[in-house]
Amino acid sequence: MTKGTNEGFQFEQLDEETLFIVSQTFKALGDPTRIRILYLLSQNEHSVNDIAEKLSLLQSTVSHQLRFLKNLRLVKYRREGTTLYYSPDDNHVMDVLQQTINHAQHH
Amino acid sequence: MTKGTNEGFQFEQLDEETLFIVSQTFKALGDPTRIRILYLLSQNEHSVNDIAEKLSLLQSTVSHQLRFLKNLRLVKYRREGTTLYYSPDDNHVMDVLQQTINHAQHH
DNA sequence: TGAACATATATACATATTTGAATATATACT
DNA sequence: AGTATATATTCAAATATGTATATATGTTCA
Repeated sequence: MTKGTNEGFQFEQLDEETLFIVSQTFKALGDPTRIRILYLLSQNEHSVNDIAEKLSLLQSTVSHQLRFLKNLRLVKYRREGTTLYYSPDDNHVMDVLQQTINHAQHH
Repeated sequence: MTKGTNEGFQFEQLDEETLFIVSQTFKALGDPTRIRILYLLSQNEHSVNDIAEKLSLLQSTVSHQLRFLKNLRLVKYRREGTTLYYSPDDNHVMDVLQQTINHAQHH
């Protein structure tokens, strides 16, 4: 609560940190390229080049977006030689994505 | 399917329309101002001026964002004289928002 | 060590988004 | 009609975002 005195019912306000996390999370899901990447990863782990090939994107673009997703801990990777295999790292967000895809598809 | 011949397992691709709807939906939730508005509306219907006051926003800003949300059918309104009372109009999206807020708050 | 490969980063640029100020529209009331 | 109130719209400015090109970093293996 930011105000010292309240009269009657007081609406709950979202604190700054929650607001930031939530908006960042949705921002991550608010771009078609990142959705395609996450959706692909939801089916199987993929290397950066694999993603670029399958989705017809530049390697640079994929790497860029993966960094974005990695910063939010939405994806993780394991290394095998020079290759990085990316996979989802946040079940809740993947659930939300899948739910919303289903919702959109069933009109 | 973009390629003519496939070997082995084929990943499902998201069709353009689904991709558009899903990304638009998340884009709507990807802005702190719109989250605050939706969160306020989730607790009770509010007029434009009420929203502006409670969230310390300009009337113009609120109206802009409400139009955005209205276009996506995330909010609706009822009129009472010259006053428009806005409220949520998409249970699924409100669920997703609430879920993600909870998730963010519980660390 | 150096070549080959996979990934990451930097820069630049175009586009999209958000906000704010001013103005317009709509409704109610006298 | 005119006035007051609530909301919407228009337009400009600042900011954020996404992508392409080029370059750099890092890893493996001969």
